[in-house]
Amino acid sequence: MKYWLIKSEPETYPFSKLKEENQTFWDGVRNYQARNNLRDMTIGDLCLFYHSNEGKEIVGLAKVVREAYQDPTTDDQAWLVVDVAFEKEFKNPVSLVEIKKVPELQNMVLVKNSRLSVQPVMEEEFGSILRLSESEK
DNA sequence: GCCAACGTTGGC
DNA sequence: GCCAACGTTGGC
Repeated sequence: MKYWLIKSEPETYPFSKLKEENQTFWDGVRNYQARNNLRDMTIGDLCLFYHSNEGKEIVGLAKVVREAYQDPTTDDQAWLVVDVAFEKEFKNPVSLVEIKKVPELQNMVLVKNSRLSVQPVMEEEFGSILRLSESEK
């Protein structure tokens, strides 16, 4: 089982919409590094759902339910999507500001390369984020 | 709204 | 194949 972080601007596709629809295909990735990460996802992998620009916080979890296939929104063979399903909404969203205060999370791709829209997450990092999401502020 | 960081494009 | 110029993303 692998862990990931996927980013979306709330204006484009907020987590609340995933909750409402229960499942969606993750389209719009137009970056090779991000594409490669999509390709490496397997069914059952968990993704931290991050709101960029507005919010700047991890708001919940999504689960990979279909592995990479041709992006239906383009004919360009280069691009892929995966299907993800709503998994869990965090009781307490974990903000970027909080993450930056945690020493063991300084190596997260989110901190190091904030522009990458689909990124791998270490198991320990994933665990730390979950713990933060459960602790009261 | 600004700008740093990163990725892509295209001239040479 | 190098690198300058440009475009985009996203934190601040």
